[in-house]
Amino acid sequence: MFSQAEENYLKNIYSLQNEPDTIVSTNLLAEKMQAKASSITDMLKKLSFKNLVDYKKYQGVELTEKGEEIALKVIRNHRLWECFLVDKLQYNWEEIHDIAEQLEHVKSETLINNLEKFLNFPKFDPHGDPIPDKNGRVPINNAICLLDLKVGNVGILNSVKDTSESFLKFLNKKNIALGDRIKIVDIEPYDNSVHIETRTHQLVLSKNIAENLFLKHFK
Amino acid sequence: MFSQAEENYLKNIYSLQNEPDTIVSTNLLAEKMQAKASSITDMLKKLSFKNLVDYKKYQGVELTEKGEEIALKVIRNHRLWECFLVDKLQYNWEEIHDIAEQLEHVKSETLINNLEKFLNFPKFDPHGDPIPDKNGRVPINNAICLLDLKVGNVGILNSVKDTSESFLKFLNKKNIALGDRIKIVDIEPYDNSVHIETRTHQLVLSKNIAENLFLKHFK
DNA sequence: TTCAGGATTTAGATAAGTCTAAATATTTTT
DNA sequence: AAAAATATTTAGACTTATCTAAATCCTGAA
Repeated sequence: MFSQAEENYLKNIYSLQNEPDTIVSTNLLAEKMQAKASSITDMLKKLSFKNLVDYKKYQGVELTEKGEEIALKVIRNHRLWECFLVDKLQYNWEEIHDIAEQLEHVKSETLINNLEKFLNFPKFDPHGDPIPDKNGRVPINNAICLLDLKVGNVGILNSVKDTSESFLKFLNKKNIALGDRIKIVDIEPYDNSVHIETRTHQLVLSKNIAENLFLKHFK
Repeated sequence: MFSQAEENYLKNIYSLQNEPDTIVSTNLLAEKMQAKASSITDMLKKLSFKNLVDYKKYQGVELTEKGEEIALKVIRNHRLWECFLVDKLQYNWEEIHDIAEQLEHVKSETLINNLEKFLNFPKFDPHGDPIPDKNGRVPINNAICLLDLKVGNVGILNSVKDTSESFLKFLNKKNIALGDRIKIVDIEPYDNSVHIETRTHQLVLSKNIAENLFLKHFK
């Protein structure tokens, strides 16, 4: 068994190493985990000793097969619990992150599979993120980032990358939700801001916002 | 907020101090918590400093009002999660203790109240134990221990005190479940063993077993 | 009423996970 | 290619919760 701290490191390394063109450096992980670089170094040594990561001093870190397996289990737990909180306990999508961060570490041979069955085997969580199956296979969704679309493209909002309360509250305020039809009206090359149109309104999104939104079925 | 360790101490002190004629001594707690007496002393000092317990060296410990409030919250969490596991995820009553021990420590302002609503405000958990409400009020059930009944008494099995997997598996094997009608056929004064009869069979229970069974509606 | 044995506490150690500050390695700039 | 800036690691400290071993307190039996 692994500690919550270890599981959190693996989860965060997984998330970073799946960003395009990213090598997971000490400082990058430190920023993501809101911890000091020295703490990161210590833990990487420990995870390396346990063969959960490949780590060479000064050269960044990568998950081993075993490490990725564990990371995927934690992510699976997290996302299934998020489904539970929204589908069964009527939470909104911006309220669930912190609770799921705790629930994801509950240890049991059977619990998460029973929960998955109870929820009817959902494939995506309330933020549109794919839920790994019990063998660690991750559904693909082919969603494309708003930033990578062209003027005139139209699609359905499929998922959000940032799942923090503050970002999701911003989307709520702007009346943007998963499933909304979105059209790219204009792109401002100067600052990469994107002018969009939904069924009900138009608005301009900064690059910072746009890079966290992913569309599907665009044309 | 309190650590899991602190919550576990408060929960166990609560449970012991509600046994009749029991003062909660260091060694008693140590045995209950499977820890060394010196560890108990350390933690009692800490809890005392935080005004969660009244503790004077060599004289045992009692919860303060604040300490009891927290203990009851943890117990409420534990028992509601047990209901969830049995009612929604189809677990058996002997499988849920360890999972609930983890879930009971999840911190959230809203989670447990939403769960309680989802479960339709159950008053008792799958072992027949009362679930404190959000204000810490504990339903009473007036069940009486098998050991305190007389030959000829009849009642319905209402709750079990020992909720360990091994004890519950024993009851399963003997075909005894909550709700069963039980009649006291004979009591052996020599060893306090109790001869009982259910609708389907008769058997003899040692004192050790009998003291963990509680009946209701006896006559 | 003393003293032996049991109960409890103290002292000091350990492990996990974090931090600060200092040292060292790497990368970038000139 | 040396100096400056940045990134990373090391060293040492701290906190929480635990332990072992030794010291101390309490109580009941002689």
